Amino acid sequence: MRLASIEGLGSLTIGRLARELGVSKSGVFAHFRSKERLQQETIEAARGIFQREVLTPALSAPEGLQQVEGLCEAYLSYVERGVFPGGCFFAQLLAEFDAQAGPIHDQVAADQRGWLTLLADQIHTAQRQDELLAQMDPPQLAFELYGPLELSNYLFTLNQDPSVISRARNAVRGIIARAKPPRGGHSG
Amino acid sequence: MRLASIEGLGSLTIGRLARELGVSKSGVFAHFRSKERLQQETIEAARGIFQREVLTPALSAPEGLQQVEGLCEAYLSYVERGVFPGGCFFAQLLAEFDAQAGPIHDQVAADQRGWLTLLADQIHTAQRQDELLAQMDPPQLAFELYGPLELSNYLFTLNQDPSVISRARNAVRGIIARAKPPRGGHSG
DNA sequence: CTAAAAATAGAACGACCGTGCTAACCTGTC
DNA sequence: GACAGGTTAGCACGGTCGTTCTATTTTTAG
Repeated sequence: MRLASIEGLGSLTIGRLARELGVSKSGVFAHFRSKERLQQETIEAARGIFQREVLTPALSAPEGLQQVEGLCEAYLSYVERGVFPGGCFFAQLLAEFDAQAGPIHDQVAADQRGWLTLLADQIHTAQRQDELLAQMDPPQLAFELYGPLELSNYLFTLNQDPSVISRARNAVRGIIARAKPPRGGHSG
Repeated sequence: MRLASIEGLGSLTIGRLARELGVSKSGVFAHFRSKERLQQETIEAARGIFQREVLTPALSAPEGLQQVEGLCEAYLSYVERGVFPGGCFFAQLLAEFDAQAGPIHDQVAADQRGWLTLLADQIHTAQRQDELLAQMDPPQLAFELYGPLELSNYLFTLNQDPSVISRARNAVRGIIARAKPPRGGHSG
């Protein structure tokens, strides 16, 4: 996972992994029986990490607005902490396989749909709970929240500059603030 | 450039290019004299395309707000038209080399800095011309505009779904609208 | 028309790739 | 103590990689 997040899943080869681990190619090969399975199982493992580091913490918050904020903050924290040394594993996968037809492309597409749907669903719930304006379009709002998250992942990985995480937090806060219904006091 | 935008610059090899072109490896090699030069000159060529397709059209607009809008729209149009079949060449480069030290990483970092600086400078100019609120932080605003651009590039390449371009246009429009000073009439 | 230059091809080298064999080991259970 | 299952190693095969050589062809210049 570490290697794939840095150099791409295409660079995760049996020979390369064997060298990295200091074992023979056969030793690695016997565990996965093909390069495709090695890559597939690596994706599976990364999915587990993402679940543990992002989804589970965020989904423990109450549904609605708090979960929307929780998902954004959990993602930013996961990027900031450098859970994968090459940045978000699935952002890497998205950029690597967005234009390459095949099973991995389809999985990436499904993952992205799932992530955006999760955000949109929680936005919809927040609207029903009067935490967000009903006039906002949930998929549009989900897209707008996802933008700074994804961008900060690439830029943070590029420069190790923690200020881009702050910029993303500002952006997310602003988007949510403007989608909130006005509450009694002075407008802002 | 086409091959690199789809499969990554790492997949742009002398042998692969020779096979793709139906010529011998030596034939390709003689033109570039090394794999690194092939990749370097490919980046140079892509820079020319980006200049022609995005920067030049956008920079023909008057400085300030119109150029900010022009840069965003030019980028979205460039993604939408599929100038590179694998999506924006430099977004591909960013994701591929963000975690790999070396000369390409440094060029990518400089390019990103340049792009964000260009946006921030035009935002600053727009502020001086009272087209945008002076209280906004130009680098923060540039980051917020860049988010939907970058995200739409990856998602459009992934799904060929033109609706993500619309979402990005909506996002950009909203960000700019909220950064504008109120003008006489009814607010909205 | 000729001579220099550029482009292309072909073969070879060592390195790495995935994969299939065979053989050794290590760790259990009966 | 034997026997099975899982783990590792070593070797070989055909393929691709970048690169270096040597020809050969095509283009250009004078």
